[in-house]
This record gives sequence, C-alpha cells and structure tokens, in this order.
Amino acid sequence: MMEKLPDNVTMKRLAQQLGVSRTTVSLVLKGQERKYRIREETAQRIREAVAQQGFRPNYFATALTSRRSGVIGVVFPNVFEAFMSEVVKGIEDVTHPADYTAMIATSRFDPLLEARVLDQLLHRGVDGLIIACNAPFRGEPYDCSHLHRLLSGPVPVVLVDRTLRDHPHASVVQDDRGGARKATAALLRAGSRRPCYVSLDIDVSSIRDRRDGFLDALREANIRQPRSRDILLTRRDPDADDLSLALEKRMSHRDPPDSFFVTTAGIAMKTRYLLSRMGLQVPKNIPMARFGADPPYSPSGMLCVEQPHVDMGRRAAQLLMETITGAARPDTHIVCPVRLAPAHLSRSKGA
Amino acid sequence: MMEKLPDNVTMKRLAQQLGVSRTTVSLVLKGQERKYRIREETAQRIREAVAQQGFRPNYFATALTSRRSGVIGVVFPNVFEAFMSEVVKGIEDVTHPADYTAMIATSRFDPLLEARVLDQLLHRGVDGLIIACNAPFRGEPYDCSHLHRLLSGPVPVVLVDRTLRDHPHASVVQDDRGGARKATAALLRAGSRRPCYVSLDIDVSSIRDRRDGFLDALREANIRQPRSRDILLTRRDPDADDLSLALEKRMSHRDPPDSFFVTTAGIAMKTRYLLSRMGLQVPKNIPMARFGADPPYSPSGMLCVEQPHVDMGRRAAQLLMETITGAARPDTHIVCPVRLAPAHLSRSKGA
DNA sequence: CTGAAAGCGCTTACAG
DNA sequence: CTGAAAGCGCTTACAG
Repeated sequence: MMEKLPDNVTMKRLAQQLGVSRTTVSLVLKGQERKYRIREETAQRIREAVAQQGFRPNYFATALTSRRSGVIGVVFPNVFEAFMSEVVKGIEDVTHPADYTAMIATSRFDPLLEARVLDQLLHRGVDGLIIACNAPFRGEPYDCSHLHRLLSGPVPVVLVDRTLRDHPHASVVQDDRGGARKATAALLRAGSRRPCYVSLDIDVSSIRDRRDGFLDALREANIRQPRSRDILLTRRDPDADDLSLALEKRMSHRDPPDSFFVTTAGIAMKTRYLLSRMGLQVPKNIPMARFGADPPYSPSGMLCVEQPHVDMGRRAAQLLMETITGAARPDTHIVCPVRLAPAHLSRSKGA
Repeated sequence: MMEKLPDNVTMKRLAQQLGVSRTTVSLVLKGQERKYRIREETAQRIREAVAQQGFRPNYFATALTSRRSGVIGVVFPNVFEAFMSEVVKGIEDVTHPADYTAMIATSRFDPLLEARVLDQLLHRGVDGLIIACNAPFRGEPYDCSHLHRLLSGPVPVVLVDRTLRDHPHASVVQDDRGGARKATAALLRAGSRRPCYVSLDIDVSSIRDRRDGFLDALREANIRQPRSRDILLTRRDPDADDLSLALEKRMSHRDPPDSFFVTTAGIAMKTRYLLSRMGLQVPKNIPMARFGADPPYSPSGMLCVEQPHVDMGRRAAQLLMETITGAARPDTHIVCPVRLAPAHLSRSKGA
C-alpha cells in the first residue's frame, strides 16, 4: 500500500489563510452564499483563492459526507462493438453536462464477472447504473439473481438494449420487432418467398422480438410460417461450425431459401462468408438483411437495419438521472425507432 | 442531490455487537491479526460476523484514510476498436487478481476532453493511469501540456501504443518499425518495385515508426526511396475526399504504384474501396499490406500485421503496478513484438 | 492482546 | 452573516 502525497490544499488551510471558518468556505463552494447571506466581499475573496490555488474539495471526503459519488456505472458485455461505443457516446453527452462521470466496465459475456463488476461499482458508491446485461444461450443454466437483487436495491438502474422478465425495471431498447418486420418485408417485396431466419440461439428479449418481427412480416404477406429447417440457430462462439453444417444441409435441400434475415451483424458476416464458400454471393445470388450498420468503406451488400445507438445512450442516461432525482418512475420503458439503411437488394434469385 | 440509504452495516456496529473495539475489527479485516497477536478465537468470531453480514468497509472512508483508491484509470481516444477492447482485456487480466479496478474513459480524439477526463480521474483519486493519448494532425496546433503536467505529478502513468517526445515517461508499444519493415519486405518479395505508402497525416510515434520501417525495407532491398508522389497522406475524417483525389491522380500517372503499404486498418479499407471503384481489386490486381487484423469472416485480402494488443494491455498494467510500488523505474520502455498474419498476396501485378 | 483517542477532509445542524 | 462542534466511517499510532 503506497502512500500518495497528501493533497496540497485543504479547506482547513484555505480557511485559515483567509481568516474565515471552514463552514464559510464550504458554503461558498456549494454556491450557497446567498442563502446564508454571506458578505459578498467574503465570498469573492474565497472564490478567488479557490481559483488561484486550484483548490477542489477532496473527492472521498465529499462523497463520504454527502453520500453521493457523482459517478454512474456503465456495464456492457464488451467494449468492442460499434454498439458499445455509440451508446457510451450518448450516455456521456448527457452525463457530462450534468456533472456526472460515466464509469465503464465490461462483463465479457460472463454472468459471474458481471456480478463481480456490478458489486465493485456498488462498492465504489455509484449513484446509478446503466446495464446491457448478459443473456444465456437457450438451455444454458443462467443465474441472474444478482440482477434481481440489484433491481430490488436502492441504487437506480436502467437496462439498455434488452429487458428482463419477471422483474420490474426501467429500460431503453430499440424497436427490434418493428425493425425486423420492415427488413423482412423489404426482402419479400424484392421477390423472396422462402426467407431463412438465422440467429444466435440466445434467450434474450431483443432476439425474441426480432424473430417476432420476422414472423409478423411473413404473416402480413400471407406467406406460410417457416418450417423449422428455415430457422437456423447458432452459438455465439465465432469458431463453432454448427452454422456451417446447418447451412450446407439447408442449401442442398430441394427447395433452398431465397433470402436471409439474420438477427445480428456478426452472424450475418459469418453466414455471408459461408455462403460465399458455396459459391453464393450476397446480394448478387441471394439477398440478405440484418441488424447493424456496415462499417465505413466496407459495404457488405446487405440490407441493414440501422440502430439508434447514440440516441439510446442519451435516453438511457436521461432516464437514469430522472430516476435518481425521482422525476421518473423506475419502471419506465422507452422504445427507440429504427430505420433501414439505403440498401442493395439487387438481383434477388427469386425475383 | 439525492440521499442514498446509509450502508446498513458499519464497523462500529459490528464491533459493538461482538463486544470488541473497532480497532480489532479493522486489524482482522486487514489480515493483521497475527502481527498484533489478536486471539485467534476473537479473529475467528470477527471473520464469521463479517462474512455472515456481508460487511465491507465503506469505500470512501477507506480511501480517505488510506489515501489509496484501488482504481486505475484507463484513457483511450475511443472505445470502438478491437485495439481498445483487447488492450482493456489485457489490463483487466492483470488488475483484477491484484484487486485493482480498471476505470475506463474515452477522450474521443479531443485533447481538451482528454485533459478534462484525466482531471476527473485524478480527482477521483486513481492510483495510476494507462493512457493512449491523442495526437495532432501535422501542422495542427496541439497542446499536450496537460500530459506533461501529469507526467511530472505524483500519480504513476504508463503510455500505451505511442510515446511522447520531450518528456520522460513509461511506455508499452508494439514494434511498429519492425512490423512495417516485415510487411513491406513481403510486398517486395512478392515482386513489387514501386510500393506506395498511405497513412494518416498524423504526428505520432507509432506512425513515424511505421514509415521508418517502410523505408528500412526499401533500403534493404536496394530500392530507391519513394518520391513524394508515393507518400499519400490523409486526414482522419473518414469522409474527407483528399485521399480519393490523390489516389486517382497517382493511379493515372504513367508509372503507377504496384503495391500499397497502409499504416492503419481504417485507411486501408478506405484505400481498398477507392481502388475498387477504379476497377482495381485487392489483392487480385494489386497487393496491399497494413497494420491490424481482419475481423472474423471478413477477409480483406490484405497482408495484415497482427498487433499484440492483449499482451500490450497486460504489460502496461504490469508495468504500472510495478511503478506504483516503486519496483519499476517510471521511464521504462517496453516494445512488444508483432507478426504477419497468414497472407493473401496472390497474383501481384508486378510479379 | 485490546481499547480510547486523534485524525483523514469535508458537511451540516446549531448557536449566536 | 459567521464560527465552534459533531459527525461521516474508517485507520493508526499509542498506551496499557
């Protein structure tokens, strides 16, 4: 345990120098000089000394006495995803002006690590939390009791991107169902009659909603609901070969799909890659729609559902701050609209 | 300023319940029971009560008295980049077991924001900092006095990925020069005689080193140093069209380049895109090498210099902790080796 | 082996 | 308008 140099300036010293009491300094620092009718000249002297010496009240002492840290915790499965970056940007857009600091931590798709990280943040006295929680693969045991405990506790929480069953909470999500519906409808309008659904086999609200949106579009177009062979599910492990096998089998069937709707960008890229190995180019030979935008200068040829991530971050932070002050109910749900990116659906096979 | 519920359990209460003094509890909690020869039975009772009531000493009180926060700050220009994610992973690999928490913040390529964010972290009492600092475009005014001030201060700092001139500091970087040399040498071995260098026009050690490595390779192969028309520089703004214009002009010249070495992945993708619009495919018509790995299932066809980011994170954290304890000198420089990824250099034009 | 006491740097009733 | 005093929850000499 090393010792750090003591803060050079303390309130005590400052007060002594100016010949006033610490109370007076503290009051002026918090902008309460009018309320306590402190002589303007005194207040002025204090302000000048503070500015000149670069004095800032010790964070730990302030937090200890005020029971407020000015920090909000942000927990995501990973930091590497445009998703993350943009949501964080939105959050910071809001927290910064409000004099809060966003403290980012990652749970790396590990519920145990998630629990640990949340515990750390709580211990560090965060005033609120924004969380994109982990989700289990179907059939996987998943213990989210730490989230339930958290939501029952005193610290305000806003979930982003996904909601939790069985427990009331505040959330900000995108219109997953509507986006999936629009994207699928576009595939159908381009001539597809046998779209194939590809997704992570993961049990989470956003994915469920996207599947529902996919089915909505089929129903609206009077296309019969897909058989199980047109629902392809895969594990998150990018190196798993389950998708490869399923896809090969499906494409060699006598009535192969004539388009793809994929729920996530990563799996879409993998699907596109696997198809290309079978000699099928997207979108030339077969069109594909998916959630997520293309990175700059790397057009994937897919129809992209653009997600309003920055906006989601802003709204989540906004909602959290309102929950902290009590201005918003802690079970408010916000759904952000999505839109289709300008698309390439040229030459669909079924057209 | 809302009030949070007070922590339910305090050391005082715990001591009262057990009929011992707070000192005894504190000592046992810090594992000093042997040193102070506290009766094992007493220590045992205390440990049990602590575990059973889930007591943890108040963070702010502990930090206030111990002058140690257990937090290390991590500041990067952006969170969205594989670079970031991997370095953070490496950092957490090290800090977690050592009972430190990594607190991530972003400076968004803005020196002013960088200064603010660093200030925030210092105010929050971080025990050390790991920073990938911002860098100016050539000719741009750049004030990094906040970094110089920081490096002269009491808080240990390790810079990653790039170093600073004019000021001693600790750093962990990759072998930029060696990687660029190897990549360029590979282009030359594949038959290139007029490689073109493309880079961000940015004044930072890593980029300078890559250019030097590029020139090293040419010199070693007895190829004359490139003329200025084979050094293409562009701004960071992904929508800038300076590169597009320069590239078109260069490719329509009578002796166009027969390969490309690009310093960063983003610019490489842009270059590849612009070439494809001129009808040139990478690597079929023209080979390209660059720093950074391809994302999964999106082979770019480029020769990639794989960067040891996780390792860099680990070493940076390691070095920081050693600097904190005084075990390492605060001006230690570490260079991590890089390697070429299995490559596609097929059918180079000049071969 | 253990406790009373001072101290970390700030906030906040409470007197005047 | 301003100060003396108690308190936030912990740590750490110091005395026994």
